[in-house]
Amino acid sequence: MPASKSTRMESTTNTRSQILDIAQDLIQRNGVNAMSYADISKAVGIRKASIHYYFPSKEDLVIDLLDRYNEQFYCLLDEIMASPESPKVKLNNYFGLFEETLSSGEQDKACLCGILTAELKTLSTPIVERVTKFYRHNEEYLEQILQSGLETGDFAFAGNPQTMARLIFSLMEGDLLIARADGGVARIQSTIQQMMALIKS
Amino acid sequence: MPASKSTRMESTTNTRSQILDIAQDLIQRNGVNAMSYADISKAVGIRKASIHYYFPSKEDLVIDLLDRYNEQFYCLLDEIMASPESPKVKLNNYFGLFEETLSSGEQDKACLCGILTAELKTLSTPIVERVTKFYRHNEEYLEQILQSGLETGDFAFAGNPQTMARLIFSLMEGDLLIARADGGVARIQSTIQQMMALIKS
DNA sequence: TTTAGTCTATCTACTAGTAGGTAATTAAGA
DNA sequence: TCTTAATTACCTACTAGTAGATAGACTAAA
Repeated sequence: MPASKSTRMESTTNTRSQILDIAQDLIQRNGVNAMSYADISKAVGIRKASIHYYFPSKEDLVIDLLDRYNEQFYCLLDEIMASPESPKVKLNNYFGLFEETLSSGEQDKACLCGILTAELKTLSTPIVERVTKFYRHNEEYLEQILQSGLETGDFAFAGNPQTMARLIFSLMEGDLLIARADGGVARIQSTIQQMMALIKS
Repeated sequence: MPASKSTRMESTTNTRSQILDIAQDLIQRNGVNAMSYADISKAVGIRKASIHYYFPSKEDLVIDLLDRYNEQFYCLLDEIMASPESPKVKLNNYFGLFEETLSSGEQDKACLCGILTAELKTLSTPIVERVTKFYRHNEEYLEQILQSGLETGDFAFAGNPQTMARLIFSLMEGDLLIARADGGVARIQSTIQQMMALIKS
């Protein structure tokens, strides 16, 4: 691999990430099984065979997409965790990630992993592993926020932070999916507010 | 429609409902877009073209399936509502419907409408209407249970019963989807328990 | 410095298989 | 004999994926 990138390499990177962008958009809207190379081809403006040049199989594409998506999401999570804000604000910022997903674009995008969850039984092991890793990561971070919130007195609730973290994650994934179909951004906002009210001390 | 059913009619009815059974099973496992007439054909043991005799198009099939599913679900909901039990027990029985879905069969089935929610942007208006009707119905019933629970003192929570009903419904749909992939029946059980703890007085 | 070879990114043209759907036909019961 | 329920045989459109060609940029040797 060369030390310095040529202009050629840059255009490659652009096409590659453009394909990933479009694929992610299509999956978040319609699901993996309703997304085809032909769709991507049309949207990117290259021929179908050229997509196979970058991603030999559809599975390769989805794996690379999930790796990119997870990395990006974990970065946002780390930013929230590293901030000097109170647990209450941190949790609100976490909720914001989900609200932003629905607010973006045509307001019809769900969480990438949320959509894949519904189609999980049609997906290969490497993909399933990455989706479940996403759950675990989210739930661990949430648990940390909840734990420190209990300590600072920001939060007060029955049960343990782990179970509560799982509940909150399930809630956000479910509400994002449903709000997209019925209620929109207003619904997810009021759900977030309600959830905060339930655990605030 | 004849008043008395012939043996032929019975076999018709059987095949028809068998097709619906298999289709429902396949959708709850894999989603609509991963379910084909060929799959149903194999499972039922009739030719692909014979399915078109009962359901001219795939859309017809899904519509009829949703009408049957919703009717059945609303019956179960009515049973719960009509029972002389306390609001707390009623809510627990409502939660039981979701737990049973995951517990049944190979423990890999999600809520039919939950799965369709993820694929909603690929579905026609008549189908979308039926799915959103399912949400509304559930949320209305939940709201009633919560309202009467507040009155009896079974429940105590901040916010209004409507927002709480939506939150609980989103939670159950989300948790059913995720538990199927990670945590199984144990996860949904602990989520239910935790939710009960959050609103119990 | 020219030239020959190599690499990248793309194309056209194709494959085998599957999708939903249709037309014509047949077996059997009322 | 009419109706019902099923069949066979087919169609068109689309699926993921492959083969081979090519234009242009890079590289190394004559």
